[in-house]
Amino acid sequence: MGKGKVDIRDVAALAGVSVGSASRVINGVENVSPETRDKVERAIAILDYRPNHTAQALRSRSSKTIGCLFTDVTNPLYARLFRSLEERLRKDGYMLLLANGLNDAQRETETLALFARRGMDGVIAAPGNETDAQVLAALQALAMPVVVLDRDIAAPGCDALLFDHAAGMKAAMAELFAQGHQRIALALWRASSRPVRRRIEGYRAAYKAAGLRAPDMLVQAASATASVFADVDALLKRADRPTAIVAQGTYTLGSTLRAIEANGLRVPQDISVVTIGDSDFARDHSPSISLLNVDAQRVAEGIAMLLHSRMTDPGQPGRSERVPLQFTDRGSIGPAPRP
Amino acid sequence: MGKGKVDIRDVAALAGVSVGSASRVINGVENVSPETRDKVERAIAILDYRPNHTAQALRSRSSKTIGCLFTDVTNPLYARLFRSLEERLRKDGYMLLLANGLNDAQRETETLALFARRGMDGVIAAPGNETDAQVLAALQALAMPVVVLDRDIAAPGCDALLFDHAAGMKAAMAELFAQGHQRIALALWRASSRPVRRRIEGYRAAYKAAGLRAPDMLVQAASATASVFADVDALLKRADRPTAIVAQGTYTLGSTLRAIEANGLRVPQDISVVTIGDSDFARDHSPSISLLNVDAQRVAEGIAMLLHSRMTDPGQPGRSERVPLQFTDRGSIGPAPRP
DNA sequence: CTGAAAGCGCTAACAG
DNA sequence: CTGTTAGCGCTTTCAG
Repeated sequence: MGKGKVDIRDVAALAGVSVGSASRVINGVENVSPETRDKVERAIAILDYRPNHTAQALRSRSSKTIGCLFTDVTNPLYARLFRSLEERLRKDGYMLLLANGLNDAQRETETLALFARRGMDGVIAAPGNETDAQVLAALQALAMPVVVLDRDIAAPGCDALLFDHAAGMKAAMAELFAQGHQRIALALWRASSRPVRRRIEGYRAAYKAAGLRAPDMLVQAASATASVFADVDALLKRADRPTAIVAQGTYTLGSTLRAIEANGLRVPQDISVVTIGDSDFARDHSPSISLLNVDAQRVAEGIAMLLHSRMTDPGQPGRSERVPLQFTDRGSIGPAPRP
Repeated sequence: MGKGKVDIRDVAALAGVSVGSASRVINGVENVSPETRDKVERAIAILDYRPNHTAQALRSRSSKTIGCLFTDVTNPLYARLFRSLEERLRKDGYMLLLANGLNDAQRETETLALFARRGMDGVIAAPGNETDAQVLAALQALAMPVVVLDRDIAAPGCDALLFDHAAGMKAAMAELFAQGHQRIALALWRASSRPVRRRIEGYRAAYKAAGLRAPDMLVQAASATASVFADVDALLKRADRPTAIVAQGTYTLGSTLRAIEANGLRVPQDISVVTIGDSDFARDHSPSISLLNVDAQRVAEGIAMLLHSRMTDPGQPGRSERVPLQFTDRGSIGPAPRP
């Protein structure tokens, strides 16, 4: 038979009950007699009835949909997060609307407004720009629960899930210090985004905590996809070249490794390497590159918790949840070479 | 003022017109006098009115939403496609619901049913399994336009957008033949998915078309993320080792390059390399690896076209659109070495 | 060109 | 526990 032609009234009629009772059964409400439930369920089965989600959403004021605004799904981190989020939220009956912000404030503002118009039950946002007034205003204007993802945005009533970059960085540095490394380079890109800022902070804090002076070995690529080959190459040609290097992101890591190779150095005998972020390329490398990254499932769990908590108590003050960065040793680090 | 509190009746009241007229203005219907339009627009601006999308969807039977069922967004190809699709469909006012199939037939079936219940205006599906009866049935059962993405699924009334793997493969092979290569290896993974099948077909067809016998140089990894190091290594140690190799996917390419390196061979002097798929790692490699891949924008354009075409004429027979694989020479191929 | 009225399909009061 | 009824906010006939 045709699609969507059968509605709740047909079900009620066939079951010989009122639409109200049919609705109760469909929604698993408590106060329904077993017989009624049975009759309705039978009718549903016979008619192959599927509730119209749009009508449910309009009437119940709940779309069972979460809007995700990520900078770019093409970034493996967001792709992994999305997958975990979908997995987690699907359990609660939610589906996800996904939109890329692409570092375009206007686009992000529009997207947030659309989420509002579409009555999302919640919004998860990682805008590219943390300070754009329009974006901040759009975020504030949202009436539904909002979780800001790893951005330093203090919007009253907004919850945030933050990655603990600094602590992760310090942990990785501690590993390297323990192996006798003192000249550790850090390669990432030039941006004022929270991840970059926090990692540099952690890097410096680690030196300070170790009672050492941070060397002048910070390399910042022009963009996330730019090469740091030249800068790292120059670093490696110095007399006091680094004995270890921490590289954030696939491109940075790739060009770092090429520079190492070009200088005839071996990993980890001559230089230790740690990467931050996604593991695809890093894991497949030889040797496999030790890694600092975030557990997507844990992030999803944290977001689900924040969302749920605010749904049940909308008035509570903004919370922020922290997820650690995990260090995985995979054989690309070794003792610092003797001078 | 509060969110969503102002509705179309408030607008109509303030504008001094009927709800019907307000609606006409909102929807840009033709037959509206300039004055009415003006009054309504003014009222909208004053009240900061935003139409409730859910109510619009229920009444107009159009959700302005497209459901995407991809195998896994973590796959860079799908991530890129999603981005292009969002970009393209956003122009027409659509937002995208994204779900990962994860090669789980039941999950895919459920997702398609949910798309139906939620009244998607269209569905774009790339199921992991092309032959699962449940999935096929769920696909057929959809009342809205469906575009199957690069899968050999012949569902009556379903349109398909297919990548022309075989032709692309032949083009790449032609490049290699032209440089004198005769022993060309192909490394990919073991799967019966359309992409893998078609590429092997193209590989064999290219040899046939060149009047050559295909050598026994087909390497199939256990999975897309498994290493082909051992197999390629063995191949390279043969007296009649390949002078060129085509590798599909980042992992396959990575382990192929390592095997080449381990055998002391240089690219492209000793061996030429072509990769298929995403370019992230390949582009950053030294030398940059020549590539065979699909233009995501073109794919998005094709899908939008198929969707639009079927929306305007639902009765038309199933169509399939082909998108070529483009070959990009980037310096990892050279003349076949003299024996 | 505009207003009035009738729902889209469903849930949530509210009586009973 | 169940039936009845009133809408959710909007679009779309249908008259005028």
